[in-house]
Amino acid sequence: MARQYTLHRSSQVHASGIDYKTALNEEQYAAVSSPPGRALVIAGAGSGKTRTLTYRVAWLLDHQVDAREILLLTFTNKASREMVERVRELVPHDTSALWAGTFHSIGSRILRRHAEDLGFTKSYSILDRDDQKSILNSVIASLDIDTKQRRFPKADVLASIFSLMENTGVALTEIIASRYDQFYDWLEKIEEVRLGYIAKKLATNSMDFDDLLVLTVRLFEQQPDVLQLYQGRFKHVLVDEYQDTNSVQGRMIDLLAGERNSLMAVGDDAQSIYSWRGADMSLILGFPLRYPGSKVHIIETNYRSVPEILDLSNAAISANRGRFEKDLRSSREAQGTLPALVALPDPSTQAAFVAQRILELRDEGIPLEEMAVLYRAHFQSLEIQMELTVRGIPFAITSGLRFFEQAHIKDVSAFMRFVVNRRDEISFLRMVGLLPGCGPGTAAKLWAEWLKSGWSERVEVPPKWSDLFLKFKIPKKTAKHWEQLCYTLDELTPDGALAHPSQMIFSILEGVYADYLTASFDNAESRRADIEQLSQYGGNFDDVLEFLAQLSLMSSTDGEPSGERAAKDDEKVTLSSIHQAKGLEWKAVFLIWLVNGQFPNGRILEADDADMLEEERRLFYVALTRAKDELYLTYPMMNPKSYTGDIICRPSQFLEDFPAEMVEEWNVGNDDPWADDEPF
DNA sequence: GTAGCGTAGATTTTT
DNA sequence: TCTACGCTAC
Repeated sequence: MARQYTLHRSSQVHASGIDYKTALNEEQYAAVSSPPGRALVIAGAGSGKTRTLTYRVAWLLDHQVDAREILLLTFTNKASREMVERVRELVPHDTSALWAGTFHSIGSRILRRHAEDLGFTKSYSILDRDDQKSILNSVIASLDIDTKQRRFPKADVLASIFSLMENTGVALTEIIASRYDQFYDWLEKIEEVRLGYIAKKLATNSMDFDDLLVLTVRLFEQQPDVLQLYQGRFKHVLVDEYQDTNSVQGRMIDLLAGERNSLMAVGDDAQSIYSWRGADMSLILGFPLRYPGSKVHIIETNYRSVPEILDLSNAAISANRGRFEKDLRSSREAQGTLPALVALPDPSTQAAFVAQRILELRDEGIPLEEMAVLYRAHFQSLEIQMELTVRGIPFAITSGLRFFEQAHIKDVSAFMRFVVNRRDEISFLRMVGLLPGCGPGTAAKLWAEWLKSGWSERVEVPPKWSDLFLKFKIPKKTAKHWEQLCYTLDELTPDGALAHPSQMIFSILEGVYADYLTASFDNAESRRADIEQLSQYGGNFDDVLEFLAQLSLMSSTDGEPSGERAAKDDEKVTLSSIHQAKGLEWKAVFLIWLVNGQFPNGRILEADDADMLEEERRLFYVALTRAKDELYLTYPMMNPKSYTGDIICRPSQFLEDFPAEMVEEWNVGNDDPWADDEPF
């Protein structure tokens, strides 16, 4: 009898040795192996989006694409770091010539090389929100606006308005009319401030975050030869989180892709949650139209969540209208237990429930780092933090406080920024303002004297700072400290050259800043430790420009130096806002404060805007899809400390978007007669 | 002009 | 809870 035998042809062997067909599912493989051209990959939650993108890079390298021809654009620094790391693990190729980073960091890299074409120098400073506010305040002051009679928008609000304008390309009038109606009468003055702000940025050789995108696009549009340079190099452009790109970023991608280059955009329209920052979903929804002949790949197999959780997520998002139809299927077995819906009397009981359940789950074998508590806004985590602290449960929180935005970090970098960019007024004022007896008035006078010296504009290496500065008029009280400052600055530029970043930080700390710390803060010690850590981090850089750019573009949540770093090995529960939880996953997830006015957010309910509510629902969807095995939806029935006076809470309307049978309602009893008492 | 103090006001999400 | 601002005393 003849024996039936099938011969399997060995898959093609690549330099990396990866067998793509085995490593990927069919949907993923189709995207990864797609021929050069335009492709949109719609990758649902938990479907291996990062895997697809990293394997695509590996695939390209395996198919004779030079690493330097690849550009990988991501939304966060963390994402880009992780992807590059994974590619490195995957392939033997040298990937150092590959460009990977956020839109902002890639923009700054390009602008650094061509700054002169736009009226800047390559040592331009990058402004964060705080710096923007200082500039705006000084512009407002110089414009002689009567802010007493009618309320003029605060610098913070103005920054948001201008930013929205830049990122969406919508005219100022329209933005004011639609979102800041109460300032409509100020329109002309606001425009004046805006022009003043732009002028000031140019004068001080500084760019804000938006400029990094806007000016890159302008550079490309005004200088075809520059555009050609980059189009010619980046034959393969890959974009992560495409659903969160805004119109400027979209334009930047279009320009880089040009007529010929390959473009692969990966995203999930259902997870677009950054429209408040200008993200424009129509970019991903309209991709097939904007790139005729493009291929759309849909990846619908979810490897993360059990079917019970995935079904709930699918049901929750289906209330939204503007989206690609897709049907996420779980690859996992049904568990038989449903997500829990837990109503609790008040916020502190909610916290108690979460804490207790965390301990029980740990006893059941789920480690703490596989659990997360998610919420709409950071302040909603307060009771949880207290409760976890009381019970001694360790937790890690990615709070709003960012390492690089803390005052002492910014103080130190002001010194560096000034010696690098001698037109940086903000940094100068900040630096001299640290000296005792030197307030805004004296600082401004010193700046004027500095401008008069002419050295701020001259390109050649300055002589010793001390030679220049010691001639300035200084109040008696400040004289000694001023002298000390001068010698410190001399140390930053030995022989006219820029010192090494960590050396600079050390000089600043020892020269002037240590005294200031002890005099100004009761936690001077820990701040000092932060600065020492910063100095250590500076060791990774030779170039001060590069170091300062990194500082400005990075947030602490990216996992770089943060005070708690040492204790990282400890097992910890994660507390996170939903926005920051995007892309992450845990075995057990608690989603708290599911109350109308909290989530969905009150302002959004007030605005009564269907699109905004849909985005809020996508946020809800993102939260649900973080959970692998266990999901707890909780809400308090009363909120005695409510600012709005709504003491009785209405459960979130999102809970009505799915049938009640998809969750199991838990009735939480109380066996502690003292539980209702206020803590002491 | 500066520094220290008290009060009012506000609390979404981040490169 | 924290921060931004205005007032007052040096």
